[in-house]
Amino acid sequence: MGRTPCCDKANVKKGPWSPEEDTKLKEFIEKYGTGGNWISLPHKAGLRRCGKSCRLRWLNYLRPNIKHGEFSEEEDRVICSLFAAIGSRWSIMASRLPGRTDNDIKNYWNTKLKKKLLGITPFQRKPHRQSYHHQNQHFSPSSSSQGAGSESFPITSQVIMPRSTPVISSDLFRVPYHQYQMKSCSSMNTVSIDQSCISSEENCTRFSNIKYLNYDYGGGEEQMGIQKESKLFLLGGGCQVETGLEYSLEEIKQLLISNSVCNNNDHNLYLDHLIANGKMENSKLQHAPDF
DNA sequence: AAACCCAGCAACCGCGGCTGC
DNA sequence: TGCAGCCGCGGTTGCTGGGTT
Repeated sequence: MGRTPCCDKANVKKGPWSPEEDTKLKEFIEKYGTGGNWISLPHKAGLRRCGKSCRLRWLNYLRPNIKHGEFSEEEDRVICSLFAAIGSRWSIMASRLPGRTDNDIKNYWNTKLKKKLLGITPFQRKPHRQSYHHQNQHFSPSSSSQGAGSESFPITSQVIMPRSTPVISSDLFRVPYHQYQMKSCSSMNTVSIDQSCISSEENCTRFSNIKYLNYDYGGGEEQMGIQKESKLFLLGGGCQVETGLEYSLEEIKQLLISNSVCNNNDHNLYLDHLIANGKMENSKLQHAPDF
């Protein structure tokens, strides 16, 4: 038994897209839209491609206003902050970075940003490599332009849910660390926050309890950039939780390190570390009951 | 000049969730 | 209530090009 394939794999082309295919797909979508059905789209557009492949190509490359190229420092900050707050939720991050795709962010994180933060660099492995010099400028503690000690990333939530840990159960209820609760402003009922509750506003309709957890950048402002002054999380019911949290570069590093070298039991160590350092009030953070 | 190494990135794959029947 | 189809997400793979030996 298995899932039925989404397309006839024998008859679909795989691999890199040709300019002709790109043109066909782009013109078709611009003319007719996706019609809400990616599966039938390639056939209608005259493409021998899987619908998923078309969707990916459109979303990651052909769609208008896609931004390619270097990430700015501001974007770095946003990504780091969000990673510390919500883990590897690339699509949410993408919704916070106009013009960037989840794939882009994911690749950027995996190939560059993570290494910057951890200080794992080609330089260390291969001293002759010069390219590293470049990369290291942004985040190296020795970088004079950045004021290493004071470098910090604003984190906008007290809910910490690193999802991209090596040993992560998909069943949140079995992993105490992955679910914490926040006191609702309007009542004494606790509001469970699990991964399904965090979303961009675009996706908010998917959730029923807490519709969405949204960053507030302070009134209709450009999505880019998490403001240090405005560290709020909005709950769907209009509840605002002010966190006042700000994680240092070191703490984000710690998170990365603990994620990459420890098993999931150790995630609590990071949390404990934050609590111990007064970054997170214990009283505001309650473990969800184990199920 | 050739071989090798490695980083970057596009694309694929499988799974979970949602929706309609 | 169960099933099938589809969408979207995140992890992984594999190709490519640039740098190094």
